[in-house]
Amino acid sequence: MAHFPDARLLFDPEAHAMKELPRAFFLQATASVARHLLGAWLARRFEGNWYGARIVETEAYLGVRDRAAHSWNGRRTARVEPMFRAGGHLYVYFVYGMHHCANVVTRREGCPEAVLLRAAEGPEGTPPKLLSGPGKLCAALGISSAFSGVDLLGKGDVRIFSNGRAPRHTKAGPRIGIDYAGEAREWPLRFYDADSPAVSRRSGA
DNA sequence: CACATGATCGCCT
DNA sequence: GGCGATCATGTGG
Repeated sequence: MAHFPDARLLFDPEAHAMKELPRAFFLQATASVARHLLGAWLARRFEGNWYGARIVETEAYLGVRDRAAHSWNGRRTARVEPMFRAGGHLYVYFVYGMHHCANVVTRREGCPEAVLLRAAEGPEGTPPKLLSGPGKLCAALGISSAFSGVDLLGKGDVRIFSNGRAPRHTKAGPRIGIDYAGEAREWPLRFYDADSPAVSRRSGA
């Protein structure tokens, strides 16, 4: 249960001329945020150093009207509470008794939508599949439920940076692992960088 | 390549 | 009490 980041993900946001994505970005429509998070860097500060990875796969979860979302039908429990906060907060949950999944909350306060971060690429030279899946992504960056609810903006230890570069080829398709969600299971709310080797379940391209 | 399974436990009914 | 926004490993073709 490492709660610390993989040393191979060490990087320097300033050296790469990165800027934090502003609050306004996260207040936009959730599917748009999911699409445009591709290419941004999820970063974690640990003992004074930054560790990060480039986001290459995301999924949008559309709140009360989306059967696949934890906040479906207005469900509001302690676990899901972070989803009701303003865009730019983090929502982390624990599944299958062993994995954590990280989400970026979107839209205004009281509108419980979010973007699941499914896969990322570490800095040059890191193993291609180190963060190829939501559970692996959290494990590699040391993100656990202890971070659920924190603000990504401001002075926290988890932030999202961007150098303004988007993937050459962004593709969309149905979300993974939500066969129980009725017609929502077909909604094309999964976005990924078609050129990335880190994308999970590559077959469906 | 396509399933199938086990691990393991918080969450919600 | 049942199941999940997963993953690694194993089997068979």
